[in-house]
Amino acid sequence: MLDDRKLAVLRAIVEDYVSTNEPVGSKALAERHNLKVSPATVRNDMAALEEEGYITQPHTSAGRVPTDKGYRLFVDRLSQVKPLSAAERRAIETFLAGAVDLDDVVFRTVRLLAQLTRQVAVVQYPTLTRSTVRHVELVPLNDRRVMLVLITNTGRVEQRVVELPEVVDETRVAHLRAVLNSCLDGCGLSSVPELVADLPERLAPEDRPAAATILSVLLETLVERHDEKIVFAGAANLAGADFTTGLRDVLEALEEQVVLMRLLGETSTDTPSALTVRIGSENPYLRGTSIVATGYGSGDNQLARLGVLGPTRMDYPVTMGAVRAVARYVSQILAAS
Amino acid sequence: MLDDRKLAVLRAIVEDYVSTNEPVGSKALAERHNLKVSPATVRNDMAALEEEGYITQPHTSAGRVPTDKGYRLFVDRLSQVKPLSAAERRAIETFLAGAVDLDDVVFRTVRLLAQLTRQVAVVQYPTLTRSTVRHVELVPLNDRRVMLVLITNTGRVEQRVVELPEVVDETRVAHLRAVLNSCLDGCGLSSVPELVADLPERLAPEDRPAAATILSVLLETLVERHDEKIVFAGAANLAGADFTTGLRDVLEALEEQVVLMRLLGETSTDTPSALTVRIGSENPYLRGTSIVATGYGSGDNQLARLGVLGPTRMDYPVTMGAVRAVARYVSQILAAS
DNA sequence: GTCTAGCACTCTGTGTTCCCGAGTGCCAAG
DNA sequence: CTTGGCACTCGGGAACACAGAGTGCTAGAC
Repeated sequence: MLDDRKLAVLRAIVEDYVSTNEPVGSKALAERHNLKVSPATVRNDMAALEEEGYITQPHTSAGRVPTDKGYRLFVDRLSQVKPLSAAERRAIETFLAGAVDLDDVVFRTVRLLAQLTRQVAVVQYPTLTRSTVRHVELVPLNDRRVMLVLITNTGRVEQRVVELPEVVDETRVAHLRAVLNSCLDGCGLSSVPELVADLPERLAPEDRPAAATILSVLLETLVERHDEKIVFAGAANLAGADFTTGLRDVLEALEEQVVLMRLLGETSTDTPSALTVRIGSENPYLRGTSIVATGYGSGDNQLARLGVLGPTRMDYPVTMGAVRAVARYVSQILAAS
Repeated sequence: MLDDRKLAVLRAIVEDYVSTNEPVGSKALAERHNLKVSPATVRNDMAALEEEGYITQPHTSAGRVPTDKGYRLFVDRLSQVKPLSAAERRAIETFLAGAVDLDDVVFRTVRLLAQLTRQVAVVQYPTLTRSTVRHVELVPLNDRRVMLVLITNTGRVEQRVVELPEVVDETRVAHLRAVLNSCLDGCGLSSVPELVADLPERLAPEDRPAAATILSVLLETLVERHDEKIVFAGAANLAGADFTTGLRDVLEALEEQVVLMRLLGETSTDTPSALTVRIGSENPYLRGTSIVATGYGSGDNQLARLGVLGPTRMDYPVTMGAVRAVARYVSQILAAS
């Protein structure tokens, strides 16, 4: 049904429409891409493509525009990811290498991705549940309060103030710290709950009330942060683009952690390191937008996801190239630290 | 030159224009606000106000619109801050009280302020330089690396990985930690640099190389973070409003920490707890916007600033009320923790 | 059978004109 | 000083025409 020339026509339509933002007609197509056929032939092919639902015309006497289905075919079969230039790769490397801590890595990554793609970039913080405990620290604040600081192997730090049920002195705190660390050090965070359950038995009776309080806070921290933090950048890039769904909705979704989470999460597949693309209506929440995302993290240890969000009419090959490259570099940086 | 009635006319123009977003004419004015004079009289007053530069007309045959100077007079002399309703105050209180740590306080505050004012809210993180060291923690990562964690009395945590010039064992680290803490505990962060300068003398010679590295990182952390982090929320509220300067510029400024910093910082006066308002062109960076800001923090210990940014045409009394109230509550919360 | 050229048709977007109405400034009278 | 009256201005919307791009269809060429 769709011979090679028809596919070439579809590809040409997508490319032209992406670059000009105007419905593309048969004449311009036949000229600009050397298809070696006349506009009339192109028109016949276009009619066929429209019949199949790959393109559509906004008005009777206008050119054609790709549909979501058309973009899908383009992404799947007609395009290949465009690698970044050497200069761009070097810029990424040096920019990310300058990061001083995890927050900074995430911040730089999201800014970088936004600038590179000229879209809105979204980065999820590395998942706690897949990381392991590197250290638990208890800092006495006064005689009934300690600050609990949890440090993970990804360099992440979580902190909570814990109100103790009884007065504890410095030595008791030091003792608790030692016990906690010996039990938890190196554990995956997901296995902490079980450990916590039988931890009290190993403690001296007088330690138990304080320990129980601390452990419950620790658990709470883990559970609560399970739905991970997510950041975005590049909202200014939305200013030019026009969304069918309205700019306001997009901005609202960006600030709503939960929605953003879903948008990024839904793209997750069984091979998390693969690039996933959701186009327009394929997207459950924000219909008018497309999302290009991928997991990051070294090898089999996938930490979280990152990607960009933009109008359906975006340059997929370039965007995919940038997302993939940034994911690789940030994985590398995180593995090294 | 400006008698009471002219001021009343100006106030009426501002109020009407803010609520309708349309140039307001003499007839409508005379009717809606019971000025007890005829439209013709109002016209004379308007002519005088325009002569003085308080109002202007977009086109020859249109109504009047306040100028920046007009808004300024309105804010300074014609309006009074509108307090929040009891329900709103309760909502603020319960929402902020639920925060679990400093990040959460800031995050909730900025979201709250955005929702309350239907503008873009901006909150600066509490300033490090005004807080004091509560604890310095060194966590061994491997034999040449430690994580430096700095905890302040405001509950803020800063972290850095430090690469040491030599191999250090656990006991050495513990020793360094003890020394650092005894020196720095309770110090204002601004006085740290001097302390750091003569600290090496108090150390055993074998500690000096490692200590020097750690201290330099500590200093770096303080200096670098001196220009503070700043967050915003409510960008979706910009979608409706129209800015003379273009939506894109505003979004860009919001993501540019430095610019945002300046915008908020420039509003700072000798009495930081006072509400400051910068209207349109008074604002050095983003001309088309107004900023309502205030300091927060308990009493004389001002921690940082927060505020909202919106179109010049905003409801100043309501916005000012919201900013003031939120600043008070967040100060309260921070003082308690 | 597939491609091409020609032709009539259908739109949208743009430029023009026209007119209404809101709003103003000014003047003379109360 | 205030007010009613009046002529004037100008923006914005409606009606209209028109050019141009693009299409679908059909008949002929390879």
